[in-house]
Amino acid sequence: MTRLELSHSGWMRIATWNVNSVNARLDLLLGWLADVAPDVVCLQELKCVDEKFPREPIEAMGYNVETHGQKSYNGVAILSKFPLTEVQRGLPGDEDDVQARYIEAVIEAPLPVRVASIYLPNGNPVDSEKFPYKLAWLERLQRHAADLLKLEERLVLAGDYNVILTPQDAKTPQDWTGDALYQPESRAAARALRWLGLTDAQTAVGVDPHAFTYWDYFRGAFERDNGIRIDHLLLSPQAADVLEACEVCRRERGLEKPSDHAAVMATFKF
DNA sequence: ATGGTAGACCTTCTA
Repeated sequence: MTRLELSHSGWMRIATWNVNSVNARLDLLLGWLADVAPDVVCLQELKCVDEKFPREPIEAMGYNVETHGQKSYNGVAILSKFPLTEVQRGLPGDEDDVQARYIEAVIEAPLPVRVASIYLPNGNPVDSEKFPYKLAWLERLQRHAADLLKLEERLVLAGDYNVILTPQDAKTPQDWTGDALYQPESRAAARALRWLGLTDAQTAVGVDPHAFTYWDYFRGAFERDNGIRIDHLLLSPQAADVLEACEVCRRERGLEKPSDHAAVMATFKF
């Protein structure tokens, strides 16, 4: 049986969440997992090495866990109620890249799907070496995405893309002039990735296609909804075919000790 | 127009 054939009918939910330190966010994360119970969760900005990832309490909630951690910065993981196979750590294309920003696995579920958890480089300040690193990383991601699309599987590339694609994806786009997230080069590279044939789940079926996913910690940004939309689930045609819904989990952003990002969750029906 | 907050961690970097 190939990955496209289905032996059951039902639904599956896949979420992405930049938690800004998984240990600082553990109580919030566990509460959200208990309330929402997504089948698959892509986490970004773990800010810890694999040995310090809070594996036990998450496994106790019925999740399989695969991590790609790093001391202090970055770090990504995939949690899944179903077995994970073909785990790949690191984005192909640069042997010298030591930053932990990419992990990929196949979810062996009734609706099989290949999932990647992505933490794209921020790239600020623009006049530093961080900006060309961001652009090179986007190019590498595009090359790898092109390879994955050739498999013609259900594919979900989920994560913090750190790019404000259009003016509608920011409350005050003028404030982002000169920022790496809104540079023409960043936006062009992010568009090129999508032109491969990837569908943004939120834009496709979201209740609000431009609902924000990130708000600054300061100046009461969340209370004024002064946010940006930078967290996405990008779908192959085979995954878009079964997409049913997509929502932003805003509630946790308003609780005690929140991440600066909200989770985004897509529902697939089959 | 600048500085505001948060997290990891060794005093400053990253976001």
